[in-house]
Amino acid sequence: MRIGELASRTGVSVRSLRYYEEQGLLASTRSASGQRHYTDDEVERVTFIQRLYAAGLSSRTIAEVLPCVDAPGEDNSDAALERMARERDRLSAHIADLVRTRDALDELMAANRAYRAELRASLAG
Amino acid sequence: MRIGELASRTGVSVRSLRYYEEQGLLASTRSASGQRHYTDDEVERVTFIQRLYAAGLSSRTIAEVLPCVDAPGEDNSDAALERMARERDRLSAHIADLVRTRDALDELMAANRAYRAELRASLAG
DNA sequence: CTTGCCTCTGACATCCATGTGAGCTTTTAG
DNA sequence: CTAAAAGCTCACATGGATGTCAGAGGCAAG
Repeated sequence: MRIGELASRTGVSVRSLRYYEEQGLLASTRSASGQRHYTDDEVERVTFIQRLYAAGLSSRTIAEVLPCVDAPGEDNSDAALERMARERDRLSAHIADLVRTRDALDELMAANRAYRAELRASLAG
Repeated sequence: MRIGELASRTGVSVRSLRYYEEQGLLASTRSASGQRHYTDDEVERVTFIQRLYAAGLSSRTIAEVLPCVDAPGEDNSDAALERMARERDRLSAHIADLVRTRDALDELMAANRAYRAELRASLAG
């Protein structure tokens, strides 16, 4: 498929797909006229890349991690696997932090609602 | 306390503290000479602001939400409470997404390790 | 062939929290 | 009193993913 279709299938802009290629995250074969062509597998790859971006990884870090997806168990993915483990832990810590923040928001909202209820009660009483 | 102390207590740069004030997230009283002074409460406030930044809120959004922290139950915090509820849900969805990503990383790492173990076994056998 | 849409490269623009530096004043320590 | 450290304002820089525009070429349908 060409880049436009990959874009619409993944919900990622054409601009971003070219950027991913520039960053070494995504490969494409070129037609004689120079147009990029992709296989169906790239759809999954792009959504995974998006997932990693959403998890706070930078292009550089994603590039370090991806070899371990491409070539599982290869020697040259040793570093990738290690990096992935590190990022996994970072992500886990981040999740824990976000959960604490969500809890704080829940408490704040509960406090507000309680305050309001009390206010209404005192007005009614 | 002055801005430097607030900075070192919260781990937030002096620059950022001034920025927070500019964005209406943080107030300070000024000494005769114009220096900012803060109470101990601001420490907690700043760390909460940082927490919200980490949760992906922008300054503008944080500013919309904070009134509900300052004046619980006031009429003018109606919108703030609603906004907070929306952000809370957004955050919750984001957390769920990150958990899925973490799971994906765990699976990938497990697959890699299995692949390696298999490789070693076949070499040994 | 032509019209319209897609793609190409390259470059500049944007957002936003934060860094950084200049030039000047205030505070604090010796 | 003096020098170092800290504060002030203003303004420009940065990074990183993405938007956008320009100019040119590719390709399918009428």
